[in-house]
Amino acid sequence: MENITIKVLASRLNLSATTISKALQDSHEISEPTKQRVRELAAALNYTPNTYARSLRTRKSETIAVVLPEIADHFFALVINGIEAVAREKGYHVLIYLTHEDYHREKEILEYIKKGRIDGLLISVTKNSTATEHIAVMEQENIPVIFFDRVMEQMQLPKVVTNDFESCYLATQHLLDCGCKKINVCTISTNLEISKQRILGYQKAMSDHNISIEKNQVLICDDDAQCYAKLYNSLQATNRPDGIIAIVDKLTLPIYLACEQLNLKIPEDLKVISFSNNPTAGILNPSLTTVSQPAFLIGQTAATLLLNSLDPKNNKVQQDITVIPSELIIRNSTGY
Amino acid sequence: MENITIKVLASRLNLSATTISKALQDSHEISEPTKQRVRELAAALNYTPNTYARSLRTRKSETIAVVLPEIADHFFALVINGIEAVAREKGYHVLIYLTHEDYHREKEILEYIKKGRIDGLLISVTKNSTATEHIAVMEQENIPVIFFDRVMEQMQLPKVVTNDFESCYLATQHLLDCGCKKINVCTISTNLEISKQRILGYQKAMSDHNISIEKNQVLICDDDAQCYAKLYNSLQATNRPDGIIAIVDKLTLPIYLACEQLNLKIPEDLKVISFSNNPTAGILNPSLTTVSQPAFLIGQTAATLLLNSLDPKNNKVQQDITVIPSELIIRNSTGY
DNA sequence: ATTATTTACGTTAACGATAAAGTAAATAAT
DNA sequence: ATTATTTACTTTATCGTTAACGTAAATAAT
Repeated sequence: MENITIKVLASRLNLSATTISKALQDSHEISEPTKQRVRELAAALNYTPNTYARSLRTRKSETIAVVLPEIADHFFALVINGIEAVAREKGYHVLIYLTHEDYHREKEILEYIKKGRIDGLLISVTKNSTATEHIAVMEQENIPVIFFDRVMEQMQLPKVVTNDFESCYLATQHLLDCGCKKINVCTISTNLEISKQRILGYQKAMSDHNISIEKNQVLICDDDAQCYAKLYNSLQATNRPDGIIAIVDKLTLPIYLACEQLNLKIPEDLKVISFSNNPTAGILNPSLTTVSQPAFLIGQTAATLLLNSLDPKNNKVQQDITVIPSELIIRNSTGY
Repeated sequence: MENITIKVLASRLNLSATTISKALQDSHEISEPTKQRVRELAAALNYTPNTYARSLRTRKSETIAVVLPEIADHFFALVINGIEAVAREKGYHVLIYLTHEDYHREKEILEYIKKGRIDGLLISVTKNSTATEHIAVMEQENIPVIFFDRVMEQMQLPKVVTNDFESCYLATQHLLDCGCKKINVCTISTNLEISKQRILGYQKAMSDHNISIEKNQVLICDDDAQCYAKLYNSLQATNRPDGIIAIVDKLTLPIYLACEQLNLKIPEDLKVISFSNNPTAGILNPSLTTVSQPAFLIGQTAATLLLNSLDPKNNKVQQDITVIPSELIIRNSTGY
């Protein structure tokens, strides 16, 4: 079957290729009757422009990339939903790359996509990302970058985040209100800005209540394999906490499992709050009090910012931070 | 900053563009010393080939598309994980498109990507997809298509699925073994092949035990808004079931919520099994017996089949069905 | 010693589109 | 009536790469 290109349309209509191109772009340079004829033939022959030829010429690909640690996590899945919704509406395509928390992989991916393939990048870095050069490279290639959730605060780029400090402050406050005397916090990293902010919020709430914190009350589960054991140990100790905050969703499961194993009752023996967007939070045993992050909105916002910055009409690059607040949803894991 | 193209390398090294191209592709036509020089300069100038120029010429994009109903669903998220893993390993890029169960959108998406943009397509159709033309179009454009999970059985294309019939047979069997007398099944569609197969498995198990099924024992929750109400009604009826099978994960939540509302105890009053990959199944109240689908493996397998079919070395197009079995994981929602 | 083959490149054209610049005819301005 | 402008196109060049074909020199074959 013959490949339908702009040239085929041109020769069939006795017009030049350029005229076809302009007609299909509804250029004012082309008369209405001609546009009609072109559109009709294009439809009849089921013509679709060749993406690559167009992108080569225009240096635009109408494609953005999303680089993020994980997709099998409700938070990130919802973010992608938000991104995809905006992208589709504006006619953009979305490439997905997963880092699986591997900084080296993140670097590789950016190297891999920097040239020509994408018009813009949305990224949530790995918990091990400290260097910034691999992201700076994107700027050199004139590819706008926007951070979401896991940002690199030292980079002067737009960021879309939730109110990490404040929401963890409120979570801690809630545990204290529920009568907790000793609250631990459990994180996957001390490097990530979101972790730092959430831990700071926790610390501030504690100090505002004149409660001192020991070092080991911030439990660092940066190694998946040892995470359960660490939690188990901290919960079986004689000086175990009576409240715990998991600053990411994936820590919920080991906490619940450890409690079951240790015969600790939630919320009687231990009150639990997780940063989580998992819809099953409400039917856990017991139902889980969560800090619910505006994941969809974060995705939508980040994508909108990016696509706006790609639109030549509004080229004002905003380097500011957009903060979208999280919501504390109180359920049974922190009392009744 | 000057754009580093193959021509720049050529002029700096006093070679032709073609030689550079061949050298970078490690062609046997180029001498080793020349290759060295080319590679060194390319590295020094941080040269990356322009994707679009290359794709235009070679008619390959090293990009595949994944079209699926939803991403905020652990099953699909894991499938994507599997796909992405294989794609990265083989140097392919992955575009994601979400249909949100909208057939019209699915059609639009395929129209949108059919020309040149992708080398192959992995698709899991919406619950409303019955027409096949939009997928047949892909074949006309010589884009290989592979179905995963939600297949169109009437199309002669490779499919990767789990053992839907059998696993639902076994789930039903398990409920019967646990003493259930009246088992309902709850589905999101009667159109989807996976639904049909699962329901058939259920029906076969029932008839093998000489238990007749009334029509309303197959509950069709094809409308999200009415799903909860439908489930609630069926569970409050005097002739309510004592066992229920949810053939997709998203039905778990309304079932649990309805039981809570109606004060029905799981598993005493109602035994529940869901097709689910949600890791929280183990910490639900009570923990949920699941048919756990090999989601990651399905993704991996589908991607591997697709990428193999794109490799000119093995152009044998396999049109067969690959079946990867699910696993019944017994937990507390079906007894102890 | 002559011809055939291989090696290591180069030249030209093309992938399919669009940008930039050009042009003939029609219309408007003076 | 002459010049300026607008309309509706066309011509040419180019995006960056690679396929197809060409070729001079070196090597091998006869």
